[in-house]
Amino acid sequence: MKIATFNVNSIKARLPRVLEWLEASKPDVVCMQEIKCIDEKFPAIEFEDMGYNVAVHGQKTYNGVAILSKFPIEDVRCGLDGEDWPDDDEKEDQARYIEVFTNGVRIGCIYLPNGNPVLDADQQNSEKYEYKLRWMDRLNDHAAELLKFEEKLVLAGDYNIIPKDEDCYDPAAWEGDAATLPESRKRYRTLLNMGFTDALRATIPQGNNFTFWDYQRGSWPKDHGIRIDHLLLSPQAADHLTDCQIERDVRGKEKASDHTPIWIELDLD
DNA sequence: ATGTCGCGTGAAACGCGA
Repeated sequence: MKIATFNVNSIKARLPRVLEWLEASKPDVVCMQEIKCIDEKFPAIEFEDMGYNVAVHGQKTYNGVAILSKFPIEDVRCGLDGEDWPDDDEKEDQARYIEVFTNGVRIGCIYLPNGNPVLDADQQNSEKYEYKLRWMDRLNDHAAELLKFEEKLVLAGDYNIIPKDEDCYDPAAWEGDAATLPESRKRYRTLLNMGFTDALRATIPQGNNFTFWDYQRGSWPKDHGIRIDHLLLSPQAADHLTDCQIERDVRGKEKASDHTPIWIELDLD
């Protein structure tokens, strides 16, 4: 069972690239982030024509997540417990989490808040950074609850976390970024400490294995990338892990997303 | 280089988010 995650940076702008990638890579399940459209505008028919079932948690302009699966989809869940904006009920909740059960595997699709800029004008932690930390606490609470089921569980997506310095081309360039600060890295490590396996590091223990290259500053031709897209596996899922690959070539296409897909293979036979 | 994308607004160029 091949499970991929891909931050597409607008499914409307990316549809031809995504369809050709699906034809070539043939994942059984896809976790998609930053679809940037409401449910009604998601091109479900194009994916259904390729044999996928579709679950969408969309939002206009920003965010939005979806899961495609060649297998029947059950138990769709949208959003995490807890409030996005505990002090302000005027603000709209952000569509950053969708979860399904498919082919015996529970799969959560994550678009974790970016959190930059970290500081506001008064040099205090910004609302965006505080939101990121709060969202990670809510994710960790949910992950802990899911682990109790002792199922095959995969939490895949754009975590906006660079786990270690070796996961970026130049640690100095990312110092002070919300993806590397101790408070956010600590919350990511909490997931590992509760028993999740980082699939990439389980198969390729060290080295530069980037999944994102900024559109700016010629980051792609210079290979100035970072590793922020992760697949985390429960012990029951990790027992079946046979491979994990980053599809670098997708980033080099015309009209590419700034992220590239990463996938795992689970041997369930 | 504040360097590039994509979105929505509103009908072009700008502000926002990443």
